[in-house]
Amino acid sequence: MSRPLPVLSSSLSHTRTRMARPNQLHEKRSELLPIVAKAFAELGYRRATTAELAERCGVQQNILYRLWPDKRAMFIAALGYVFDLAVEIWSRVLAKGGPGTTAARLLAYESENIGKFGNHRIIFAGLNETDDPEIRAALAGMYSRYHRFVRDHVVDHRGKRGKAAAEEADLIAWAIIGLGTVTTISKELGLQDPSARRMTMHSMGSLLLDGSAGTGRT
Amino acid sequence: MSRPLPVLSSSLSHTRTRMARPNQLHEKRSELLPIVAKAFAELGYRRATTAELAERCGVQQNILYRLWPDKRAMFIAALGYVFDLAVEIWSRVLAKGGPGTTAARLLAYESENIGKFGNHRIIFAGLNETDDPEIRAALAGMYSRYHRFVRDHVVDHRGKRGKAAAEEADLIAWAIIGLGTVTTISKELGLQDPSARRMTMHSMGSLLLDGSAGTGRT
DNA sequence: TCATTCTGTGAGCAGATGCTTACACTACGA
DNA sequence: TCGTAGTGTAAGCATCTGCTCACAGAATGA
Repeated sequence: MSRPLPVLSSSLSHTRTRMARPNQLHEKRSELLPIVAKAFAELGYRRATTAELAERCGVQQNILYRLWPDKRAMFIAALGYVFDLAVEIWSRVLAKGGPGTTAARLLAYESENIGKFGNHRIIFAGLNETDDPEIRAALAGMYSRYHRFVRDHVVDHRGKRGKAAAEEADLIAWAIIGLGTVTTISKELGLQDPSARRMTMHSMGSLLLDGSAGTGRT
Repeated sequence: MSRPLPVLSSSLSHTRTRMARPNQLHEKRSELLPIVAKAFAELGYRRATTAELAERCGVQQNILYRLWPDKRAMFIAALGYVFDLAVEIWSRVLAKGGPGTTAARLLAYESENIGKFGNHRIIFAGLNETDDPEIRAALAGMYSRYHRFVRDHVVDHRGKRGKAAAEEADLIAWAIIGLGTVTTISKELGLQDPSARRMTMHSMGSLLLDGSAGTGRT
């Protein structure tokens, strides 16, 4: 808040009398962000020290502070990156096509691949920093978008219209997110063996999606 | 691991030649543990510094280190305390009796009171320290006990016997834990208004409990 | 009472942490 | 080629962090 984001100098520099070397801050940010995100995911917020982040990026801390005003901004950027990446992956999966609704296919994909990239850990890291209003807001925004994404596929899956159906899809989407969360925790802590985990995700996910009006498969 | 737990000196002291003042470490631990747990819950692992813990307890850091060998042990003790407390509260709720199965009543209670004591945050704190084997193990143990608790009530609720029913209850219990988790997060971040949150917990909880083999109510 | 153990106080220490400054170097537009 | 602005390196700083030490006083059994 105290200093302007470095990226602004890029546009401002066009108004200067004499310019040299158009800055590449944006490119550098894009280059380092995945590394930063991975570090936050692996270490959590506090243990991902600026020294550690810099070392992993192969730069001096200094440089990170030219790309982002402070550590918190690095974390928030990483949070957004992880979400965008997940959406991108899901989009690719859905683009490939296959049997069943998109919701069912996403569920099947997550049953196999949940926690694969380890990026979910950054969310747990965020949940530990909810006292910070900006991190809290970033997290809330991310969850809202995530929920909307899931809900839209639930609506499509169920094929019902109307306000009641929409509200129902809303609840189902939250429950599915919860299912994904607990499955992730289960994997993280080794609480279930992989097949049981897949079974939980698939079986309970199907139950939630198809509801009590479902076909009652075992 | 390097030093013996201070509590041992209590029993050892009986073998000494001359003794004075039987130690009250155990009592002190019991007295301070709730305060320590609250601090961890509010601040997370890293931000709950030993200085902060000591101040909240109204003692010097020194004293905490006589009660537990290190900060990690304080955290693990707090983790156990929070779980025991939750079980105690649930037991009281169930002891009061009421309509429906114990599972349904627990669900109804949690719909209203989830996250009430803020103690769940300590679990998120723990999930950020899963690199530490001891914390990881403590967390896994706690989740296992939690799951067993929920599962037993699910079994009772559904009233089915046999291996297949038991396995089904297993999955349902995990899904319900997930539902509780996401509801907690929702409250933490203000993602839903309270009535929507209650609705999610109750409606999706009922769906999971009664399952697709249920009576097919809407 | 006296010796011994427990309890509390306060200061301190080595290392870590977020962030900054100073400065040399490089690339680019004019 | 010259000057400006972007890029990289190295060191440093105030503060914090987990943990320990030395010591005075209190409580208790003998």
